[in-house]
Amino acid sequence: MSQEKNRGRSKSEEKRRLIIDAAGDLFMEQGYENASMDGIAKLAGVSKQTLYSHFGGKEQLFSAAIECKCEEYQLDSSLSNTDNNYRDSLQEFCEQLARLLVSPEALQVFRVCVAEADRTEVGNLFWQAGPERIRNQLHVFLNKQCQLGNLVIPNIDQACSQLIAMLHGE
Amino acid sequence: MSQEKNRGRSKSEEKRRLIIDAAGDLFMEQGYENASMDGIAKLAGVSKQTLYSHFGGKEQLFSAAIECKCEEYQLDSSLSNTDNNYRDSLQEFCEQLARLLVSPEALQVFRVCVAEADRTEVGNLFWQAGPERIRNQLHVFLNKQCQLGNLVIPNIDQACSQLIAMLHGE
DNA sequence: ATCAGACTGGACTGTCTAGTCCATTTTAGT
DNA sequence: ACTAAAATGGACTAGACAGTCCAGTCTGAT
Repeated sequence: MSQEKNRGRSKSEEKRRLIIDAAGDLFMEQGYENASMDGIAKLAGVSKQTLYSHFGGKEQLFSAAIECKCEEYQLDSSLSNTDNNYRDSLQEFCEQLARLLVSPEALQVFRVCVAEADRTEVGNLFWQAGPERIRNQLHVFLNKQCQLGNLVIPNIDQACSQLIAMLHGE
Repeated sequence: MSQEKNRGRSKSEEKRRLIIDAAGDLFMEQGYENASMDGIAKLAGVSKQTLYSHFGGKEQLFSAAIECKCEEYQLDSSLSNTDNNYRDSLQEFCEQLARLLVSPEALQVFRVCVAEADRTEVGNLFWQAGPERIRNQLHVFLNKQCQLGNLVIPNIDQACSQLIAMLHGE
């Protein structure tokens, strides 16, 4: 049937991007229910058929769009940078995260995901691709600093929670 | 036409409650879009007509249901109690709020409201009837304690934010 | 030139739902 | 008992939307 995903620069890859982008925009703007497949197809400048042949249906398209958004908003990991002073790394991490947490776009992704959280698997998908991954970065970093003797933290999990909560609050 | 809203204990009042309760349950369980007026009418044990004569339409019913939920979850204000030691009052407030913040029902209200936040006025409605009111209680309390000399807080707004953020985090 | 797979566009089906209409029944105040 | 408001229930309209189907076009590889 379908060969293993078009070699190099086939037409498909182009359309796929167009569709995901359009879907991302519309889903974020109108939510899952209110965004129609016709609307997405139109915005992407693509026929409805193409939508359905690239992604199987609305839910799958939605998942793909969310996954993509989460990657977009990933922090470039200042925490894995070992050159800097650990304080600098940590501060940069905090600043990046704080910026992310108040950015209207990221907030919108959050909203839409929360809305669909218990009707589909999107809740888990989003959580793992987004917040969970960031929290892990922080956890690994703090752990390393403790082993290096730079920090003394009795309960690292708790420390992660507290730091992130503080950034939320601000 | 309609006299000024049934005096005392008319049938209407009963139905109104049935409807609001059913609407609350269904909206919270399925979200705004997925809950149908037919479904609500059925669950309330009431005809669809009655729905439409009590509330004008779906949006208005939704607003009414949200407002009602917010009242349900209001903290009984331990902060206005001046008998206790202020530390006790504050601690009780924190415990109540922490309990509220992790209760599945309240979380559900939050979800559904966030989902609809920028399609309707429900966002504001919820915010004012819920989080904003609680925050105000805290603000007033801290202010009073400062004037009494029990506490010294340079920036009360910030203190409110931090305390609430901490409770969220936990 | 031929052929296959990607794409198009538009028609079509089936389903769901908000909201309306209306004839009939129930309820409550006088 | 009489009356008017409140409620019922079921049929109906009108629009939206997911998903399918299909006839035909475009494009690139052989």
